Amino acid sequence: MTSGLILGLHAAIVAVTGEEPRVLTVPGGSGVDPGNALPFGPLEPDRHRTLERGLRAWVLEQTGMELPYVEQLYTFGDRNRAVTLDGLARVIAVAYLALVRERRVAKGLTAEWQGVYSFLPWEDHRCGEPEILCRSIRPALDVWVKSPDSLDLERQRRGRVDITFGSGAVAWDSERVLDRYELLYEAGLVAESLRDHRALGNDEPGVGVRAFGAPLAFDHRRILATALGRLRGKLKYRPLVFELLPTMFTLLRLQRTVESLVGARLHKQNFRRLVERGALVESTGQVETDTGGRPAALFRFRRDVLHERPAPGVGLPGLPS
Amino acid sequence: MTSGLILGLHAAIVAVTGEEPRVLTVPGGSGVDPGNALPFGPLEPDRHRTLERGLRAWVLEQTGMELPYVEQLYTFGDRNRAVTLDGLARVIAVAYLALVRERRVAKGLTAEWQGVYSFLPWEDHRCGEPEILCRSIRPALDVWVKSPDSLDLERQRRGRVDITFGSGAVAWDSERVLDRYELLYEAGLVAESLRDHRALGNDEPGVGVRAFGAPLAFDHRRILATALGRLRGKLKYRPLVFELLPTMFTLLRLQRTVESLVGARLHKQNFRRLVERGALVESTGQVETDTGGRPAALFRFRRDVLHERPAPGVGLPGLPS
DNA sequence: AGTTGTTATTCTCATTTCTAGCATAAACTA
DNA sequence: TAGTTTATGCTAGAAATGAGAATAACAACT
Repeated sequence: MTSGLILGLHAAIVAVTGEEPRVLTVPGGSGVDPGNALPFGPLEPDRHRTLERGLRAWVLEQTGMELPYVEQLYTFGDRNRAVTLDGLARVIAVAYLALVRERRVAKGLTAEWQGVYSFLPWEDHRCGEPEILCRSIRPALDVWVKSPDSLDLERQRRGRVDITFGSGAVAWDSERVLDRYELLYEAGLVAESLRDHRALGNDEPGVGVRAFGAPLAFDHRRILATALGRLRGKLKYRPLVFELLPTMFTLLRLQRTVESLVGARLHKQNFRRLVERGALVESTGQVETDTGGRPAALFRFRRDVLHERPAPGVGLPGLPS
Repeated sequence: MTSGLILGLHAAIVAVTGEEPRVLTVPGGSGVDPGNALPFGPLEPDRHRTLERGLRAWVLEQTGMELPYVEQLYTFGDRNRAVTLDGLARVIAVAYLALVRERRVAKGLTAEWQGVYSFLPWEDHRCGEPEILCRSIRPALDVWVKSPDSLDLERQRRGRVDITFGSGAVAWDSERVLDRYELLYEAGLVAESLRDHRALGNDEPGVGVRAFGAPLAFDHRRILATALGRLRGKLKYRPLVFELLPTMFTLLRLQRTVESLVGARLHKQNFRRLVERGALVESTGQVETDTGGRPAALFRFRRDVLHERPAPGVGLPGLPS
């Protein structure tokens, strides 16, 4: 029989409040890894009938949160990534994405909501390209590209940077969240890569190396990046946003929620047309009065669409850069 | 420490020959489960640095096949699905999709190429809705829908059948391969559900129950369904087909290959326009002469596109039903 | 009451991209 | 020359996209 094998269940639980996507974190990984972590726990074969049930059980225990929408993301199993809990056993991580409406965390529990973009600050392009990207990250990547003596490797790296982060010729692709994080990891520009580097007994990296964004324990930031990328992609062809909104909402709020996740502004009129054409929502007679101007009509999600068309979604009209 | 946990690595290796998608199978699962299985083997933590390497190692050993393109599909972990190799340990399955150009299997190895649609015969709609679907499966599903006394449950089942298999109102969605298999499993219309039913010590199901499509060991047919669904979806926005074609091919062959996977016919002129507009291929000066008519021009995949645009793909113009 | 500012909602218009079919030319075989 | 198959052209209509202008409903202030 193969020796120790632990299967960890990890959850990126996402909500949107105040036009800002948030993720639920718990205090660091049992002393080994300080800072924040995503809620997680090992699969207990006797207790958990399915992986998803195991995940729900851990999340409920750690955060008091029930998860209405859960989706499996990816299974990570590299040996050298992620500090193991236990020196001997091999740790496999099954990552999940969960969507909830933000609620206050129950008393006595230490879970906390934090902004997704504090961990991935280069991903928010709602007000144009963020400062940190053009001022710090791009220059740092340029250094990384040029560092080796092999001209071939340099060209290869240049190409990778261009497709993941965009360039004059290539557009920024909002879905490549994981590619970007992996590239930064490889380039030694996130705290986790330094941590893992050290854990493997390698020498210290050169001085002046910068680490962007707040770190997370284990490879939880990789999981968060996977989650955001998947969410951005799926938003376009599945009505997922409504898991994040209250039962009644204005169209502007719907749009702002999508925008916050996609990390880009959208064209208002065209966005509305898409929503209406897809018949995704229906008007409740009510209005929201505290808008400061004309009251906004309140809508609700038409749950029937799930049974009508095969793959309805929101669709993204985009906006000129 | 949690007791026995085994992580199985399973591969759905797909190729297309003669306008027919095929999958590589090996003889049944070590006596427990007769018939065919997908290549698989347990992760050996000491030997395999990553999950994907473990998979490649097992596939190479069992089929002599190197895998140029591999993609993780899903991790299955239900307790009651899939006969365990070992009565005690909990078995988790990580499933992969691999794409190759079909090659003869090396001497001395027992692997074999089999038609994908022999396992999922209801998925091939290239010549209209297949006989087995309208003659046998739909009627059997209608029986399943009506069986219980609860009117509410009946309506619910009707709805599920309609969205997964299509109906007068709802179109057939080629990507819902897994949904369809799962529904058939639940309705007791595939051999595997009877097998698992018995394994759990339940009584025999009623007579006259039919099992559609050839079965596979464990839950390998579920994995195959996941693979086909993912492949059909991804084909539309990523240039995956070229992994299945020789370096030079005619446009018609490209189209036929896509059609065989999607399980539907496509509009020729529009398909070509999409390929050209996407600049996915470039002409080699050469032609294929043995067509029986006018020689067909040979093209090759422009590998540059992977570096140019973020998400190029083939796109499916569709055809009226 | 009238004006100003803010936000919501509806209309309009040109442009581009799909659809789905018809027709025709080109290159070869028998 | 007839038959087969590839390859190209064309087009009318439908649908989707992108961007702008006009209008409606309120709050607050003069």
